[in-house]
Amino acid sequence: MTGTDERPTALRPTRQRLAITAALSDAVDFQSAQEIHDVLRRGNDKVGLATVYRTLQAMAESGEVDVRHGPAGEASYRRCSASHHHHLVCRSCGRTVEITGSAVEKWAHAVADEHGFTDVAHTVELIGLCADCSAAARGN
Amino acid sequence: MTGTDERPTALRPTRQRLAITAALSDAVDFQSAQEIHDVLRRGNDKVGLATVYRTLQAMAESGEVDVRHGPAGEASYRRCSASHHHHLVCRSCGRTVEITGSAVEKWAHAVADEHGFTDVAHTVELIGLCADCSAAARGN
DNA sequence: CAGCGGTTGGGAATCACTCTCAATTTACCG
DNA sequence: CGGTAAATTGAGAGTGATTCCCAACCGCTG
Repeated sequence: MTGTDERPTALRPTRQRLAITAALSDAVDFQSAQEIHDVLRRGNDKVGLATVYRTLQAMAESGEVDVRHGPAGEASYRRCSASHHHHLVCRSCGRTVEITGSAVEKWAHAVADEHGFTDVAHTVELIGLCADCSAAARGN
Repeated sequence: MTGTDERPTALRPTRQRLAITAALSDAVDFQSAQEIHDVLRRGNDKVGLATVYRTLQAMAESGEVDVRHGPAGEASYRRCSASHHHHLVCRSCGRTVEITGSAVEKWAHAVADEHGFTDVAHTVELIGLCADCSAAARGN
């Protein structure tokens, strides 16, 4: 209790932590925590499942990764720019496009303001059929 | 296979089904499947948990109810107007406001179009602190 | 009324995730 | 450079939600 340091965020760059970050950088698509754990297991770095979850959660909170919740309740993570953005996902092939839209941001703020809400965050997800899949579906 | 009726939706209005609908109509807020099951149990209608899940899922697909996924992966259901809309939720007290915004709808369509996507649906959720909770938090 | 099929329900099974706690690792001090 | 305290790890049990299985059931139709 010497009070030399009272920083609440004391995350250490351990080997496990780095391995998870690497695994995330490797993949382009969303991966579930379990998948990441699996990949890590196959590699040289043995990381506990609990650690994967912990790390992923921390990264999600600090905005380093995106989180998406599937219908079954399983969370998928994906490394992305720290800047705020949304996704356009193809419901057939899973292709994902990162999009930004200041229009929505403004709208969200306006609506929140109108109802007296403060400190508002928002989630937007667009789901449809990409050009290729649309064509395939039509031909079918 | 007499071809007298080929409607794919052959849902029978059974007592269980009606009970679930009633329970949904009763509540104003989101309820988890388990909560609904619990309420039904307390009442006169004994309904199996599996049935509740099945029915809720069917209703969600037909758009009769809204589904929301909590961080723990538990789905919450709420009866709502069939018309498309979104929610503004207080992260502290859970208060929910139903909102509509043609601005977002247009934006979503524009963005989807721009990327060649078709048949696009979208999900928008605003999470913040309602007026009351904001005040409380400030005073704290 | 009889028969057919959609429907039900209890409980086991599955799945994703969290918790606990001792052992290990890391950062930092002298 | 070695020591110490605190952060971190990991294995497995525990939790909670949801699905599966399958035989009994019930509403609808003839």
